[in-house]
Amino acid sequence: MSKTRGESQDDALRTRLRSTGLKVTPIRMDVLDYLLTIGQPVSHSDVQSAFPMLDRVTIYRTLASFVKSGIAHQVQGLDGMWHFCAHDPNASGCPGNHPHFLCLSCGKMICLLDQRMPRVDVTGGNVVEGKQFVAYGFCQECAAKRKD
Amino acid sequence: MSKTRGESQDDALRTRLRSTGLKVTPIRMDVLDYLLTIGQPVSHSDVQSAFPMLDRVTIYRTLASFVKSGIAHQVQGLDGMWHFCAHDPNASGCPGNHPHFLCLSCGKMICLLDQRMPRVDVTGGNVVEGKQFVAYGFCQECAAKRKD
DNA sequence: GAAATTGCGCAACTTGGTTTCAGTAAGAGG
DNA sequence: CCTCTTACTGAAACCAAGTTGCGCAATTTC
Repeated sequence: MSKTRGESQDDALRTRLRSTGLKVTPIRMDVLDYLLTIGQPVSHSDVQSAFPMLDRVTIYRTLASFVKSGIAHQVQGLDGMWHFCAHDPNASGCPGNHPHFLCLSCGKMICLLDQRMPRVDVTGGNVVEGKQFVAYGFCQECAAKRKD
Repeated sequence: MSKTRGESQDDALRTRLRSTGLKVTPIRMDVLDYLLTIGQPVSHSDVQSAFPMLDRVTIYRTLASFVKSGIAHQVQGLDGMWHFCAHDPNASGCPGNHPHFLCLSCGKMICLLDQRMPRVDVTGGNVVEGKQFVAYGFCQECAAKRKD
């Protein structure tokens, strides 16, 4: 597919996929490369825009396989859509356990890696498995545009 | 429609609706009564189940009118669906600015009214308009069922 | 009680996401 | 290098959440 990557980058991607038990395919290479390059949670439609030739279902399945194998995590925005983020295995807080910021205007999501997930006291026998914290508003670019 | 409410309750609902500028209709009375009775965020489909004779679109619009007029607030669950909660105008934290708990098994949502919304530092010129905090897991009933 | 306004039901449409199934490519073993 | 098993991929159909447009009916206001 895309020939814009170098040999060493290809090797890194290949190794990363293989280490999780996933088969190495050109599509997975490309999508993983895309996720890592963006570095922020992207929606399915973002991926679709980046790879218009790919089937919708294939993208869904590719992203799902990443999440299942632990290569990526998913967060949901206020728009109701899942956003996927691949993370360097050595990165600090990126198994997904951190707050996110969502731009209401352009839909861009940003991982707030430096922020701790706040704790919460849930009473009455309810068991907490995890939590999701999304701050929303306007990103730098969109905030600037709205001032005009 | 339903004749299960008393006259005084009807009056309270009527006053509440009229005070926000909304027209008083039987449907709005019923749905508002339902929301207030449940007291926790419910999804559109919950309302639909409670009032099967109502048109889907009417329910969407009714709920939207409540949110717009401030009678209710909406939160999104991890299931991607909006949950609506009407609140007593005198209640403490219920304009929606509090964390929520979502049961992954039965989909029930619970307002954590006693918890403060955690603050978050968003850097880089991004403007925060609001935030949403959802803890998820299993509610008391579902947690008990899973132990079996 | 009539006019202007708003709410309601219906149908059609959009979009995110899933399922099924047949064909094809990846990787293990010879 | 070949082939066999396994899995990935693409196409079509499907489902559910949510929205839009329009004619009709109900509520308010005068």
